[in-house]
Amino acid sequence: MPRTDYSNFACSVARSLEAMGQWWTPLILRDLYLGVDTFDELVADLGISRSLLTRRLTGLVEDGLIRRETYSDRGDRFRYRLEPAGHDLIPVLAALAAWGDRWRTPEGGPPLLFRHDGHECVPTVACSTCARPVTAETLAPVPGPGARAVRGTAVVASRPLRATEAG
Amino acid sequence: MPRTDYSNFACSVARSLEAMGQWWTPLILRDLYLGVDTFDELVADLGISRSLLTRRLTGLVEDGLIRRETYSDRGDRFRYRLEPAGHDLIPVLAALAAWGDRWRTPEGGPPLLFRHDGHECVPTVACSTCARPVTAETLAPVPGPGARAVRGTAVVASRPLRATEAG
DNA sequence: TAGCTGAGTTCACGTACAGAACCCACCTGG
DNA sequence: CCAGGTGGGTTCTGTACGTGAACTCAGCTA
Repeated sequence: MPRTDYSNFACSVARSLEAMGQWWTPLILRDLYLGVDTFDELVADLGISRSLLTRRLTGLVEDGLIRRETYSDRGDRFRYRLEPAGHDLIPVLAALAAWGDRWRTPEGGPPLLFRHDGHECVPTVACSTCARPVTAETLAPVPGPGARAVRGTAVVASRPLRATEAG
Repeated sequence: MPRTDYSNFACSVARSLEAMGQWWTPLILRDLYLGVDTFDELVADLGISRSLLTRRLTGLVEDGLIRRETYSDRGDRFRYRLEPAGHDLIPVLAALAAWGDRWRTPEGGPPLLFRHDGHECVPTVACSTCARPVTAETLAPVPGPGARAVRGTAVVASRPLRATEAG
């Protein structure tokens, strides 16, 4: 019995996790973003086992998050680069890192900081319309057009959501 | 050889994943946020095995992301509620869901939408200083005070980051 | 020609996950 | 008072997944 496949869940969190929710995958994407992009560099930086790294990289390529690129005309040397879908995941990982900095603060402070257009930047989740930060309290989930009574949104489709109350 | 423990990585993504990166955990937090908060409701909505749900819930309680609360004065009936750290993770999961809506659009459209202060809202990662959305290109990673030459930031501590270049 | 580097593959071992069955306390109906 | 239902688990049994070490192989390099 393999790990439950999320791809038929009517839940966009689940569908995202199907692409990047396995152990190591977010760290691999982070490293590619930072420029650690060859096989042996990834093994050295992460300490991931070589066999598992192979599986993760081929999976990410199949899923369209990254591509494998040949460098060094005269040999079979490869580097892995982010495709647009993988690129678009980086801000989410940055927001996740910010959560880690707040709630799991490492000794000595954050290992990595961000700048944006010349100023300091804490990646924060905000509203696309009014640009103000959103929190669990100010966000109100409502059923969307794809809500169905299957795993993942059974409850969304069938009963009033509780999250709009106090919390 | 258990799954590699991320908690000593000098990487805030890794430290976050140590708390919520296991299979099912983000979906459990999502469901608690939506009000699916008792053991049997979680089993019914997610289709997770009961034994694994037990482990996940006790792990989340130990990690301080949720708490177990008794309801119904006259019996051992429990519901699980988000603690502040878990609460603070919801916007990140919402941003992840928005990624899924963009790149893994389910049939029929998004199963869940968000409203914020009366208007439609796509949870977007933005800069805490200037409030503009950030992308992988506009975000520049720089070593922070906690950067060390261990798993996770070896490269950050020891060589120039590539991500500030073209991308 | 021996060694190094990059990029994997193979293998043995142990853990984690899935699914089903089982357990137990409390309540409810007859 | 006993059967059945509900909530909240635990136990059990396979299988898949992750780890780490050893091995392969091609193309340099000294």
